[in-house]
Amino acid sequence: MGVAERKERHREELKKDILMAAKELFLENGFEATSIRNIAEKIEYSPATIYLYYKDKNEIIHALHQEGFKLLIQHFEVLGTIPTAFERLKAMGHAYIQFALKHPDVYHLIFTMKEPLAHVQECELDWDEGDASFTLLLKTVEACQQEGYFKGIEPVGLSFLIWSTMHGLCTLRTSGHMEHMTIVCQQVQDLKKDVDGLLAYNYETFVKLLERLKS
Amino acid sequence: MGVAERKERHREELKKDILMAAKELFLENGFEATSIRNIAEKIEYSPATIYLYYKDKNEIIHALHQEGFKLLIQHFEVLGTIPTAFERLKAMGHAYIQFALKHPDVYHLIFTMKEPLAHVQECELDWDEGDASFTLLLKTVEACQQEGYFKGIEPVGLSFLIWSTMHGLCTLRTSGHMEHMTIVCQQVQDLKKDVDGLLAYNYETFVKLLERLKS
DNA sequence: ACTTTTAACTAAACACTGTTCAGAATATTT
DNA sequence: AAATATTCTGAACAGTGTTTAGTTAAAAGT
Repeated sequence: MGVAERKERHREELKKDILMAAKELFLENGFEATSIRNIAEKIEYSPATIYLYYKDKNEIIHALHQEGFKLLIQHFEVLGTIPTAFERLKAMGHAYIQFALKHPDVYHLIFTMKEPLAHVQECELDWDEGDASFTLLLKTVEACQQEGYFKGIEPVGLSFLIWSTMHGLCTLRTSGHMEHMTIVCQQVQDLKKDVDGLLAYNYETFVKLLERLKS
Repeated sequence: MGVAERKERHREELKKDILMAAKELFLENGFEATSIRNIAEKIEYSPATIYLYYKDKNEIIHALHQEGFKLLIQHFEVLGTIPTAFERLKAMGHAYIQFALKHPDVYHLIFTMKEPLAHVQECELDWDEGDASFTLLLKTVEACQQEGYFKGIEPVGLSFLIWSTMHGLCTLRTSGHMEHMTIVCQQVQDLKKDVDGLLAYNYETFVKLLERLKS
């Protein structure tokens, strides 16, 4: 009889509802300000119910973590249309920054928080989305080498380094450290009106640097 | 009479005691796990007393923030002995990484947490230590340009970019994202046994990249 | 010396947090 | 209709940052 299936469907539906409520509250009020009790109130259940569907808060974070990565990969979808590898790499960096600026909390969740990745490791889960993103970068870098860029540089190390630079730019931006620099450095103050202008300027500098590595 | 002075001394002493207790607990158990109640217990006072000396937890964080920066600047003291600018820049990067690895919580406090810097801005305080550190980097980059490196690149943007890369490397390391990569990339797995080996390898790649920018 | 004033300190409470568990409510099976 | 299995919740536990009313101790004034 289909009664077990119906119940199973109901269970999965509620599990998704919890995640959606968590996601909305999370994007609305930020991660720090979202509690289990908030989520429970939103779906009109008791806080204890949530623990029947998710082991603990980390499991909810991990689920959101996966969703966040899918969102990042969505931002990379435009890359398929770009013919030359170096232009693709440039667009990838641009998309990465746009993602970090549009969804700072999601960025924080997937790239700076310890808990979600720790959860992946202790539960021996895999991290396909993360691997896929890095592989995409690596393939692009290798394609750039076919175009004459980054000659003689080991591609994995370079990919990691490019990621580090982009990550550094994005986190210094979202943590407010770049905002401080706009006050300090009067020298470049005219180049950028706002903090995102400074970010764009820094990214341009990075691209120029990479362009020099063509020989 | 010196009674007011004595009381003032006593006040300042207790204020320092609070900070020292906070610092110790903080370095011992990490930032997240240190509460006002913990600090109060350590100095054998009531939690409420702490609020007579510090407005709130953010003010304690800010005080520790300043101490943390002094620690970073200490790590840069060796630079004075190094004659050539590019070697100085390399040593600076090395010192930066060593600092981040030795004191991950302090690093987190001064470079990735929002609260301390937000406190600086809302209280209209200045951030001399931070400025001094960036200026040191900028001067080193400019000195490198005198040695023929980074020709035609605007030094402030480049300094910021170098910082971003170093910051990216350090935060990806401390957040556990680099640890994940050691599993993923079998290609470089033989080059580095542990995660700090990978970090060192990535830093070497960065230095090689910078060396190429001499023309 | 005795009272008044001032400063230092604290117990207790407030409004939260994640999490657990015994028991109530509901739905399914016998 | 009774027994069973599932789903859900109220209440509690141990913790968090912070505030306030009230106590204690020290200094100043008379």
